[in-house]
Amino acid sequence: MENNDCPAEGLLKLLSGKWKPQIFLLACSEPVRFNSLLRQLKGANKQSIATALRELEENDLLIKIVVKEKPLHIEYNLSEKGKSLIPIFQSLENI
Amino acid sequence: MENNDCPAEGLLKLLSGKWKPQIFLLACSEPVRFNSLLRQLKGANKQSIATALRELEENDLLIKIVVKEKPLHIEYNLSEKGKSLIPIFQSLENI
DNA sequence: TCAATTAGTCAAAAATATCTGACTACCATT
DNA sequence: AATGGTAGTCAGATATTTTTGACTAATTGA
Repeated sequence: MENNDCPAEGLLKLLSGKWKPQIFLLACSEPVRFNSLLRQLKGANKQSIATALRELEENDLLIKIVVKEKPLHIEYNLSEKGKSLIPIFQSLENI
Repeated sequence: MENNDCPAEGLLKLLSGKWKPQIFLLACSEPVRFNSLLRQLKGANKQSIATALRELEENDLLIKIVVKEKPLHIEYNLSEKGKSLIPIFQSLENI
C-alpha cells in the first residue's frame, strides 16, 4: 500500500491531521504539554491530542522529555528535523 | 469551524487527500487529464479523482482548460500559484 | 487524607473520506 | 446503429479519522 512516488507525500501526510498543524505551530515557539494543549486547542479531545503527539514524536518532529522538576511533567520539544521545517512553513504562508 | 491560527494549514489541508499529492506531482511535469489519471493512479476511482481535481481547481492550484482539438478533451494545467509551490515541495523532499 | 493536576488508555459512537457500480452525455470510428 | 473514448455525476457502501465518556495511575497541595 506504500506509495513513494511523491517524495513530499510522507511529510504532507504527517502534518495533515486535524490538530497536528496547530500543535506543530505552537511547538515552534515553546515546548508544548499535553494538558496545556487540551486547554488551548478549543474543541480538541484527549485522544486526538495524544495520537497527534505520539505520531509527531514517532516521526521525529517532536522529542518527548520527562521534566523532573517541581510538578513532574512531560514536555514535547521541536527536534532539529522539526526546526528545519519552519522556513518551509513560512514560505507556505505567503502563497 | 474555521481556524486561521495556522497560516500554512489551508495549503496543508488542500494537499492532504489520498490522491492530491500524486496528481499535483504529475501536473508539475505536464497537463493532466481525467481518464489518464484514472489509468496512471493504480487503485484510484473516478469519484476520488473528480473530487481531487475539482478541489485543486477551486483552490487555484490547477486551471481547467477545454482543448478544442482532435479528440475534444479537458486539460488541467498547473497555475502560477501551483508553480510557486514546486520549490517548496522540493525542499520538503530533502528532510 | 482528600481533591486536583499531571498524562494518558480504552471501547464505542459519530463524523469524514474514499470506493463501488450504475448511469449520463458528447464525439468519433466501424 | 453499435462500440469505445472523452469526462464526468449520483447514491449507497465501506473505510478511516475523530470524538466521547469512562477509566487508570502517579504526584502535589491543603
